Amino acid sequence: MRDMHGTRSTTSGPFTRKLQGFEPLQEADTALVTAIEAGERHFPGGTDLIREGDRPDGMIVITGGFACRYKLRETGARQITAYLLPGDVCDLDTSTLGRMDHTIGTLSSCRVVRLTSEASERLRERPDIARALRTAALVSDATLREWLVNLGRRMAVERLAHLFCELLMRIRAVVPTQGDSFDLPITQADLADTTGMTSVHVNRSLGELRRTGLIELKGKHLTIRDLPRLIEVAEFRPDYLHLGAHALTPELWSRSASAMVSRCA
Amino acid sequence: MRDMHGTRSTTSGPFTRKLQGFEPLQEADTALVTAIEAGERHFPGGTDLIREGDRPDGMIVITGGFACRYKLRETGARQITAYLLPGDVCDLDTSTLGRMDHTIGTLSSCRVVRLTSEASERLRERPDIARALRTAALVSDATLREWLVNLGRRMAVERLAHLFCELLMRIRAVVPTQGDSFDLPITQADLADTTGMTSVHVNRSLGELRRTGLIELKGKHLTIRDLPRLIEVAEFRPDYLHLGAHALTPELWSRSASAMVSRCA
DNA sequence: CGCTAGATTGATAACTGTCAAGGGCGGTGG
DNA sequence: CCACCGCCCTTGACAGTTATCAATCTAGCG
Repeated sequence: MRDMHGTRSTTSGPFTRKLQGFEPLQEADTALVTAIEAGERHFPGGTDLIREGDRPDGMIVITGGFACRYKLRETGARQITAYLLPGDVCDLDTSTLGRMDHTIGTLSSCRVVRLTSEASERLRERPDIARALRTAALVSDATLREWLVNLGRRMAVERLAHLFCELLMRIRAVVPTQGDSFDLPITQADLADTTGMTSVHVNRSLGELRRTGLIELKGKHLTIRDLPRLIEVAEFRPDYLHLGAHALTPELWSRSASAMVSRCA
Repeated sequence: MRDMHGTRSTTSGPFTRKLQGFEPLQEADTALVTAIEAGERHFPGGTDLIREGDRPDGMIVITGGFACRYKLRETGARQITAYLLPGDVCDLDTSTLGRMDHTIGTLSSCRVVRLTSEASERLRERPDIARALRTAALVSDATLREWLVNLGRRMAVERLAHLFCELLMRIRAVVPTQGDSFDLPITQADLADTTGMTSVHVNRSLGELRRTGLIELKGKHLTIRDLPRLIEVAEFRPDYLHLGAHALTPELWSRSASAMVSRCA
């Protein structure tokens, strides 16, 4: 799992990378987690993996694509309450809670690992992995609170700016990216259901972010043209994500990634 | 802790009651929890118990009054992300996370128990208590998601209606109340910071709820005049709170409470 | 090449915020 | 006991933000 220079190999999957970002893992643990990632299955976008009211158990790991948690109103209005990005894991704690209070579904086509409660139990027997999973859960709580601030106390443009900052940081932490850009395989309607607005208003707000030179978004790829200013607009403080230095300093990533590429070429 | 009729005694505190609502407790556990409640201290309203950036540990239990979690924007805008009502407990998980990402403060004057990490560790050694605490944590997660839906996908009046429904249910679960009413010792500005609106607009929306005969609110006491219709307006589904039958059927409460009173008189 | 989901735009209405002024009520000091 | 003060609630007029409705445009795809 480490190359001849002792650098962390970019061949490890997002789940491995995510956990390592929270807690250094032994070789054995890394092997176990990587083995788990191999069990991924594919689902098209718009698939519900688990529905509100279900009584599933174990856990779900996203290894590719964008998924989300969401709730529907009786009116049909949808509110997305969390993004599940590559490397993200979510417990299906229905052993204690009974039934799901929300649905988990894919936004884009996704690669997903489904673990039985036995398998997730086995994972948690490893102290370091268990600690990493606990941290992941606390971070997703903190993220939820941050989202509440986003919806309650920020304007449309600021909400999108904040979301984009968060996504950039989270994706950088698990996938090598080029500069301040990443694939955003979701629709404007999805963004609307995330930020509590209308797709029309999302469209106009995106237009404003474009016009002011903050972002560029086309063909499901988002490029942040002026990250410092976007962070300023969003009032973004990444602390709540508990990212390691590698995610916060993109240079490290890019450099090691390009080094990888040149080594492989 | 049980009277001669085998009914749960109303003399147990809110924390005891809260945990019992999630998990039946042995006498020994009940005694332990009740003993802990005795260690309460008083704080005036508007006191920050723990500030963003602090590195506290252990946990906090609210035994009286209204407290909350909140975050501030640099503009000074405040977003309340959770209410901490009597019986509510919150972990100060900074053992894993480092520092608080939000502040915990009182809204009204409060009675609070502060537990060291050792004390909370000792609590968690009791399997039933540990399970109850886990459930409580999951419920507060679910509540956070519900709040996100509230801010993202409901109109002002609906937001307040939903909040009032939730508060009624939660308070009923830990304190004997008379009919569909309870003390709401907070200001309209607090409601605004909860629901993502302005205090002015909260005021007008409350007016509408009053005019349509749904509620009555004066002198920090809220009376719900037409609960079925309020639930309808809010589209309130109490499932996420995981309340026992005693909370959902107020009759039980009132009857046992009045029985208590007459016995004591 | 036609189809369809998604993106874009305009006109208008609805909702919510902002600013400013008054009113009520409880607490405190004289 | 009363006057005064401060905090909160209430209200009005107006501005700003966001939703709604409807049409058009675009790009990916069979």
